[in-house]
Amino acid sequence: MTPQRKDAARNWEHILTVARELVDEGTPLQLNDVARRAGLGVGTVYRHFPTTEALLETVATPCLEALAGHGEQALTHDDPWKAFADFLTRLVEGQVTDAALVKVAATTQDVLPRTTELKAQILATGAKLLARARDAGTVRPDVHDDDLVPLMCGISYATYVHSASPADRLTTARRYLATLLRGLHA
Amino acid sequence: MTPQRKDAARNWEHILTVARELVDEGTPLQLNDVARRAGLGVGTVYRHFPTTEALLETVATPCLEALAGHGEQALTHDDPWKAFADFLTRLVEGQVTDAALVKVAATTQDVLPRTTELKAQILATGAKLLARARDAGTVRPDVHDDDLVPLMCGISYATYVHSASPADRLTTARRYLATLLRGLHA
DNA sequence: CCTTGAAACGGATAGCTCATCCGTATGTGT
DNA sequence: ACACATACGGATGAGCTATCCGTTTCAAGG
Repeated sequence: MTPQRKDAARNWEHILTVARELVDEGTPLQLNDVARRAGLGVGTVYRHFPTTEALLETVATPCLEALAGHGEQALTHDDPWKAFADFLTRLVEGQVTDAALVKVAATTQDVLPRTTELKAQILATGAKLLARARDAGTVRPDVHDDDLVPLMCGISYATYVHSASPADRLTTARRYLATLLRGLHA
Repeated sequence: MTPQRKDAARNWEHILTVARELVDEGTPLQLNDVARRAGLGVGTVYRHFPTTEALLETVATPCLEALAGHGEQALTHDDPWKAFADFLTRLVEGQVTDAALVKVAATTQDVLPRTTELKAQILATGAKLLARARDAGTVRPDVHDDDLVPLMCGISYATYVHSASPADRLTTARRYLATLLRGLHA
């Protein structure tokens, strides 16, 4: 994954850092922009990350991994409903905290295999948690696996429409999710 | 609104028709593109509609007017909860049916005064319906006026993430809205 | 019907962003 | 120290947006 030569590795990290900064400050990710900010040539950036999406996905990867981890952990909880609800909470909290995640989540076609893998894993975990909660009779039976991602994206989107500052976003997102969960509960 | 000279009026209509087609087929609205499709010079299109947003808002206006009308009508219904729920249903159905509406709805800053006015009117009606339903004890007290637009946008967004074809979208949107309404109901 | 000025038209083109390509520089193994 | 591979930089072309102005069309008054 990380390139061989030392300067290349250094630049790779540097590009990623700058990209993270840009994403965090809400600036739309543009590779020429990244290059300028990093004090590197455009070519260098494009060699490391052929497209904006590739860079974005790489930026989002650690966060996706964390979410996948939380999912695994949630599966070990006793209360099926709590496990399910907690997992969804983690997902929306991630999305409203990290702008990279939103964009990656809404995309169907991924550029990096790693992203595809992680998203599939998270989805699978969500499906398991949902099935468990449904079998326990705590979730309405008409909720399907395919609904989880859209609903999470919907909550995040609603949150972004509602509030500008990240602090407000967390509060709002939790409120909206609470409403949704009431609607999902049997 | 419509220009004086006959050729200008004809072109104005024609541009709007082409724009409507482009929006309906999901193509991103680009003024040069509109010009080519309409068999007009770029300048002509830009004179009638200085920006993409202006054209988009003009395309969306009839639909916004219809929604505003439905809102007025809903206010006359007896059952406060039904009136509220029906209005929200109209809103999401509009958004998932008409791509122009989604874009216009999510934008905070409008280009045309007419759009600003209509959106304000729709929001005001929504607020009244919400207040009425809340006073009747049918809506949870922690739902605020500011939440209506974000929630509607969220539902639409979730719907677009979930399903590609317009037919599927209507079904999905209704399902998601039903879930949300259960969550909002006291 | 003809004239005339205003209104509208068309499209060449300037400005901008994105992405590539290749000559130059730098790191690494012998 | 040499040579080769690897990586770097930025000039540059492709594509898109939006403007500007010379030309054309309309319609009101003679």
